[in-house]
Amino acid sequence: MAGVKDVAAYAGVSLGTVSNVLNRPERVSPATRRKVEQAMAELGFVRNEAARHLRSGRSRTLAYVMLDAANPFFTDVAAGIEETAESGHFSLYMCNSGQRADREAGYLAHLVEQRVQGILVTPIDPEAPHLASVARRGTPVVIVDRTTRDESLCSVAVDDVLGGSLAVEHLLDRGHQRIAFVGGPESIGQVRDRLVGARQGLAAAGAPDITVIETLATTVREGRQAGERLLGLARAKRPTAAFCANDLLALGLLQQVVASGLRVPDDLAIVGYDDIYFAGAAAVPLTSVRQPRHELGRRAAELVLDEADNADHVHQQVVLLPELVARTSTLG
Amino acid sequence: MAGVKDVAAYAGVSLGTVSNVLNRPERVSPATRRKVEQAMAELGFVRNEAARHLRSGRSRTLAYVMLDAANPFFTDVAAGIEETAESGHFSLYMCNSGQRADREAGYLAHLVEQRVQGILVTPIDPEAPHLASVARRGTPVVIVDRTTRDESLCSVAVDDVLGGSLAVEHLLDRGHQRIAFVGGPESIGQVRDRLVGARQGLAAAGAPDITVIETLATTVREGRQAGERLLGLARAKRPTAAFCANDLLALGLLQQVVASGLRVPDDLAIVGYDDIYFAGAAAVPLTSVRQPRHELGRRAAELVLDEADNADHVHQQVVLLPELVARTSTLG
DNA sequence: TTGTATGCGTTATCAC
DNA sequence: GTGATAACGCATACAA
Repeated sequence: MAGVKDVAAYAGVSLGTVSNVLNRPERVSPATRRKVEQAMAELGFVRNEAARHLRSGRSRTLAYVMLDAANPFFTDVAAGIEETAESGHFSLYMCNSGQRADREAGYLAHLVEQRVQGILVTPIDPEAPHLASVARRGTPVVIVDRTTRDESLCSVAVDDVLGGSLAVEHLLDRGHQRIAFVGGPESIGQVRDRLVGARQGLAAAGAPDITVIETLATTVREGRQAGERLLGLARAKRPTAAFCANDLLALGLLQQVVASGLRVPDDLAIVGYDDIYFAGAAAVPLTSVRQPRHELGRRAAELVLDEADNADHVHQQVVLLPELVARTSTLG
Repeated sequence: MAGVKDVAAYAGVSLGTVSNVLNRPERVSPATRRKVEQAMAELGFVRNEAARHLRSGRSRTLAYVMLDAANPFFTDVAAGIEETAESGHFSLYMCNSGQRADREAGYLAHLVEQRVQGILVTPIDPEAPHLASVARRGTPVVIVDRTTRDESLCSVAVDDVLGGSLAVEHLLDRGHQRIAFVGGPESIGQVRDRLVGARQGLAAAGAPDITVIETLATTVREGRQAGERLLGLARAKRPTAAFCANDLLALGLLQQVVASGLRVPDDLAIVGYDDIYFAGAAAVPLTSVRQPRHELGRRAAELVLDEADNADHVHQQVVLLPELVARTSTLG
């Protein structure tokens, strides 16, 4: 593969001139420049980023290590990151940990070795020490969609407690009093926060406490099973509305309810969380709590870039606000 | 940031020894090895991949330039690629062109400069000359989920004509005779092929021709609009079943049908295409033509790796077979 | 405006 | 088993 040296020889100029054409074209006469460009084209010259980067010390790429590429929520966050990256002339590499700690660690290590400008990550465990240790070794790290107690790291997240209250307040407004919460396990901080918010909303309105249908994961399958349990309750005590910890659960619940011949929202109103694309695309469009996904990504990318080239960067824990999107599943 | 040199100084050994600890640990005595490893830990030493790669000429990463990261179909393909990559100890970088030609070109250029081992790409235009030109410049390229006439490139795709026949045969088996095809624009090769297959299936069975409801894109929104048009037809001539060019269209159609108070499959049976996760998760689980997504990714990754390190690699155009997954939307 | 020389951090080859 | 040294491809400071 042709290098600058080959190009120089082919064009009959010196190596330095070729480099100038590449990096400071204004300093070279139009004639030689054309000659060199011609040579590059004919030889199929491609800059060697490794060498260039070794020399200059820094790369023009950011990376996002996502928790689950199959979850549309994260791809939307990635799109937000990409917007910021692109406007700063950075490329974005996405890596998928797929919820596996070993993969997350592997990618992190690889990216640090690559000396990327910054790493955005939605970690499996936001308190895991290896995150801060990456940052300490010199690669800026920003936690996305999770909070961390570690103040040596920036993070951008959304207020889940508020989101929980919004969901419940909406249901109360629609006249529901017996409300179920579908979600779990409680070891997931976000699930916990959404439930806490829901309870706060109920308490503030003096309504009865929520019925918790705990799930083992936040998946469609678990949503279906929660639906079976919910519909198995005696009619008189069965909740008239369900608030699900995310949209996958809500879609599963919806499926189960429809399969049972009941109607949404007449027999059961449903509120989801995340407002993924498929929430609005469901047969009964789902009311959902929307997180500002693009902004989540954009802010995180801005923080990581700031940390990378602003000497007096201060770490921040940004918290964004969710918003309720009302659709047929609660409005009828 | 500490380099091998610093580690050597700190450990009181020479630079070559540090390198040996890193690359051929068996050649160094346990005692010095521990000393060196200790030094590395204390200094927070991280290999510089750029230098390493410059020296060795090759990197351990693959990249997948995807057409649309928000479409779950492609993230599933990516997961298949990742399986193969991982088992070969490669890292996978995913880039999202988001259907934009400039972004695709930008990522391709960046990746070639990075000298990645191979590039997998689902291109906007599989005949675009820049794809082959990347390959000619020395980075193996494999086209994923598209075919190309260019025989200097490998590709892995799925037989869409067969998929179209499968869908229609299933509907004929269920007793449908008046069938609609929802999809478009016909400029998309895959849409065209699926329609061709559908027509072949009908012709083979001596059934009447298909009613084409052409859409401007393969999105949920367009599916809804197609639904309006379909339901606007006089009852007597209205098709009793619809075959959609992809699942997004099918989900939109389903939404419209349900919103109109009609029932699936009683009033209208629906078959989608791709079998994305949300097809099975829909309120009325969708029958769909499944493409072997993981295998698509795996085979493509295998091809790109073979091209990268097998001197007598021969380019291949692999075509995989789709399969029909029957669910409630046609079975009732 | 163009050419020359040096170094980026690592690996590999060869003496020791 | 260990240490010195050249080379990878490029960018830059400086000399011409």
